[in-house]
Amino acid sequence: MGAHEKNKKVIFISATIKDIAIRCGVSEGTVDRALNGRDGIKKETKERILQAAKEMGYRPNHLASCLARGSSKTIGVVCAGLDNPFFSAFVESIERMAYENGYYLNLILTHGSREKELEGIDYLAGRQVDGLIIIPLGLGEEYERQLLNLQIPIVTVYNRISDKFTHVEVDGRQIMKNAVRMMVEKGYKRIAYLDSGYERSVNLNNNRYSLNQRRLGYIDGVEQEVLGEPVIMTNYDWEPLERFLKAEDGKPAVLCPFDAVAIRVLDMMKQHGISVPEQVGIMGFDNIRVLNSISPRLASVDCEITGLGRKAFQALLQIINGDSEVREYITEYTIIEGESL
Amino acid sequence: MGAHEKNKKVIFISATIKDIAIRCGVSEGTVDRALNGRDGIKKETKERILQAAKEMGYRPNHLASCLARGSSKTIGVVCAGLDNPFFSAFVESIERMAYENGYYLNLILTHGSREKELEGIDYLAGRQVDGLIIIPLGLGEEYERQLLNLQIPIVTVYNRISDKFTHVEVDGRQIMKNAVRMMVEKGYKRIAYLDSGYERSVNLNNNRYSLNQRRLGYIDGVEQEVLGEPVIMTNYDWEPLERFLKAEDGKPAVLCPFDAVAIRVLDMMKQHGISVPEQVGIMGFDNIRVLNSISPRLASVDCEITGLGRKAFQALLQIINGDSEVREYITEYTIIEGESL
DNA sequence: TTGAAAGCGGTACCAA
DNA sequence: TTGGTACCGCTTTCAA
Repeated sequence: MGAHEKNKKVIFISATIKDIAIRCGVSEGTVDRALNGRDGIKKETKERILQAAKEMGYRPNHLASCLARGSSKTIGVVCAGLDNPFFSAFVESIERMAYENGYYLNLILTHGSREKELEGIDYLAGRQVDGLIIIPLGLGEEYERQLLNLQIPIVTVYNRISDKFTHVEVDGRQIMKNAVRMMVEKGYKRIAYLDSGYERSVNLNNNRYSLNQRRLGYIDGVEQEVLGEPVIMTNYDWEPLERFLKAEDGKPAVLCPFDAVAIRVLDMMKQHGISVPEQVGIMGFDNIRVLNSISPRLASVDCEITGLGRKAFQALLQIINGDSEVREYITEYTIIEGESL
Repeated sequence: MGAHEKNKKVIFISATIKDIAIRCGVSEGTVDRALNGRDGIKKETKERILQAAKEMGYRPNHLASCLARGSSKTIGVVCAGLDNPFFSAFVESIERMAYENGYYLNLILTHGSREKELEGIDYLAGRQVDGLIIIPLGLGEEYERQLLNLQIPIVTVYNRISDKFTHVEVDGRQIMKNAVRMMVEKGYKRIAYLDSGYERSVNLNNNRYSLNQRRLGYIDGVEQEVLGEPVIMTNYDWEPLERFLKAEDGKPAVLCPFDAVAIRVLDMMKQHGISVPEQVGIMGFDNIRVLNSISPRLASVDCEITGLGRKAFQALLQIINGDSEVREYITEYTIIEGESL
């Protein structure tokens, strides 16, 4: 223990196992046995060492122990950002699971950039994380190969890459189809879909499996309910939306791939003096918490993000513990009818 | 490179510097020079090594390099949770700064538990993080000593611990005082303060420096504007709130220590058919993004969370780079008048 | 320009 | 029950 000279700056370093060993007149191995509760050590020796460790303010160096053991008890989480409450709830639930299981989190935010995603993943692999939970932006064979090369347990969430990776999602396609049916049952005759974010995703050539599934579900629903041609908008322009509303051939509604879009649509309606749900129905997806504070209460789909995060972590843990089977999990959901339909 | 036997499980391990050295018939030191752009190496040798590294799929082991260098290029971030959009925006801005400066993030969520906070900090110290950014729950001499013992650069945010730590905050006291003045100028005669979360914080004996400052600012303001006794409520009971509203001796308003409270109050008003701002004014704090989607647009205080995160990171970097001066930073803010006053 | 070797702090195995 | 020691993969210094 003590002050080491380094670059002319004095840096204090915590006591090491060797320091303790010297002070107690035992070997490093013995100190290790005491500190880490391994057996084959006399009670008194152990107590003496523990006491010394405490006095010297010993703090284990995880880097060193990880290096020696080849496992870091850390998992890497990669997602786009935390601004979307869905992501933050997701990360939070994983953090909680990890903590409960003695793991820690290394978080990488990609801000929608595939390049940063790969860099981040590479970095995490280099940090010897025991596993990776990714909401992937990337896709394609090259990307798949890169991930596979890592030789690290990986669980993908939401955006599926291929059947080579254990995957967790909600069945967006089925859900959207059901949503359309429900809306029709509630009397809506025309349903538009506002697929905001889709174009950007296409431009960046990002993985949009999940977006696609939801969109396909909408199309499935429209077909099944014989509503005519799907009406898909991709931005917040008021004109086309207004045209759609004014068409006067049956009660209209707008279905959205996630809540942020629905909130924005609701706001547009308010600004143009269109009342919800009297003049138009709106439905979102994810049931983010803030919906509880907005009137009218938006219809949405509760995917139990916490459960989804838990599932993802459990699946990862299973792989880490040696299960080499690739599995796909579909998590539960509940449709929230709210007051906007 | 290759497969090592370990616990009867075959684990593939990426090529190491030694593997490359052997394959190229050079020493490990030379490989290091090539890989890390150090000088004193012939161009051809370098190219040959780089080529081999690529072919062998070399991926540096950060743990090992951190251990050897004694620095991890990682900073630890400790905060309560991500459910509050304020926190998630804060973490996100730090992540961004970190990334731009070649650092990575180790995130610990405390979920309001002081115990978990200490555990987390200890863990991060053990991971040899280069520095810590904390929104502390802890307080007191014992806690201060524990942090100091870490001998790690630390920046506290929002909740101040003592003058021993570099600290970043917005001046909640001054801001709240100004807010009260502004409200009075807008014609409000009676202003209540809904200090939700305060009692819980007292019970857990958590650091509530920031909450206190805001509350004190409110009291300062009430005194300065001669509004009589401060009216402080600590939960969402409707009765006392209703009594306050009905007192009929001047236009009432409710000031809240953060937006989540203001949103909730707005919702209560809506449910009881009280119109905002006609019958009561409401003001929050933090200007979280979702306010843009809620009507009426709540008055709030924009603390530029991003700037706050940036400042915190810069301050930390300065300490990491050897500045031993303790500094305190007050960041900018803007009062958003919104439509709720 | 390169090689050799001694660390970094812990872990794990074998011998005593 | 203990000690001794060879790693883990990378960095750094000193010599050649």
